[in-house]
Amino acid sequence: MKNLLTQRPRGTADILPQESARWQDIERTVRELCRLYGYQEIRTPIFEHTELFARGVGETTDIVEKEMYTFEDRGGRSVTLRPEGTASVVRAFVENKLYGLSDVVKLYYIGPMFRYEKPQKGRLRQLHQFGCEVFAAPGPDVDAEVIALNVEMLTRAGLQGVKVELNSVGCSVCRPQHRAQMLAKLTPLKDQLCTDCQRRLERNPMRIFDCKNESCQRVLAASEAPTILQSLCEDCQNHFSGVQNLLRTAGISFEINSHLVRGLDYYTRTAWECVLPGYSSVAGGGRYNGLVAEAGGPETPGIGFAVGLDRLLMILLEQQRETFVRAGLEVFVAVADVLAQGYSMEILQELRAAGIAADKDYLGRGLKAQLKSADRRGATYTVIVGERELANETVGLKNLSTGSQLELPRAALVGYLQNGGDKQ
RNA sequence: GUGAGCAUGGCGAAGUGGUUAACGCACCGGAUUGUGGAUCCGGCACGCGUGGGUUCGAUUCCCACUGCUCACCCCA
Repeated sequence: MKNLLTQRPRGTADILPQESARWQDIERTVRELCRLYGYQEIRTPIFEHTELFARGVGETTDIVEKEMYTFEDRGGRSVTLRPEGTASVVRAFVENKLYGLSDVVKLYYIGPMFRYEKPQKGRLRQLHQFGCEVFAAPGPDVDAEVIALNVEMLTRAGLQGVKVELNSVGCSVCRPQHRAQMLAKLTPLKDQLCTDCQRRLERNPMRIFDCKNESCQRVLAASEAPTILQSLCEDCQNHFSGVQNLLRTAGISFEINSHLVRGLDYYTRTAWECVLPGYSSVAGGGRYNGLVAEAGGPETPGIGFAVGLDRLLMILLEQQRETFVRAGLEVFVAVADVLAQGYSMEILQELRAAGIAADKDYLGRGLKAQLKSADRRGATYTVIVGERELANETVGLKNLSTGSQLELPRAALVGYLQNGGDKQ
């Protein structure tokens, strides 16, 4: 039945007219919010050199190990469809030397990302994210503001019941120490861990905290390996408590989750996720103080987050919290007689020129069918023109909700509608 | 990558080893010639994902393939 011509690629979605209105609505909301918070949009390419993601996101992450859409272009270069936004923004920040423009740079982006995964509910191969990045601001005040923006964005979109989970994953000073402690405690128990965690132990032991496997968590508890929170250096501790205090001041509620480890390697210090009971996370972010330098720029702190828009829209739909009402057609012009065909065209153009959304029937159907169509389109009024109206230079104007109809001079139509129609 | 479930008209959905594959929604047309939303009447799958097999006969049984969905992993 379905062949390659009539079947979209796996894990992609068509956003049909009814849906696209919801997308536009949410995009409008986030753009306005970013304006209020002083962020400006950046648009980066949808694909980059593979090396950027491999190094930026982290060689040991799931994204890089098995989820990238990588291919060779005709010039033999390896390129990859971006799996997330931060690496590209950092690259653009460095390449365009935005660090020279001002002390702090606040950017946002909206667009598609690609991950080669097995699709399921709320998970696509082409997903859409909205994200923010702030460069060159090291203090906890920025962390708190960015988290506040993250929450505010979800709230404004209409989401209810959002919870913030917060953690600190340390820095280049305390993380190596923590890693060493974990290795010391867990290596003797290695064979009791699941195969995934055995690998994690070698490559990124901290992520064992993230394992959902109960037996691994038992082994972890028995090993008395410290959480990263327990191993933070003094600077990281101060930063973390600063973030918490400012969040409290801002009235943002959160929960400390010492097992929260984000799946991307570049995070330092603050890490958080926005979750809803019953769903996987809708947004997540963190600080990345080493990434800009890693990408070849000057030592510059950074912090950012991303929101999964597909998930957000999906949850909104399930929560039925949307108040968005689509603006429909205002006037449908019905032709009662073929002689009035040209006359109707003139009227249609007049209406549109006056900023009134107007449409007509294109199938040469009877008046009855045209009225039916006007009704289905949700038109407020139907303008009816036929032989009579043509001869008298008038139009019939029918209000579709009240059913009342009157005859107007054609020259009076636009003014009448602009003045509120029969509601005036 | 692992596991499970499902595949019937535009959508939802019944169904049986054998005459014309229910029903609902949507859509189209009609109920006196220029009037919608209600009602009534009529129309709308030569076909039941694809390819094989079993059988006198398969949409219904078996196999393979493909696709979709859900879960795990991980994440947005």
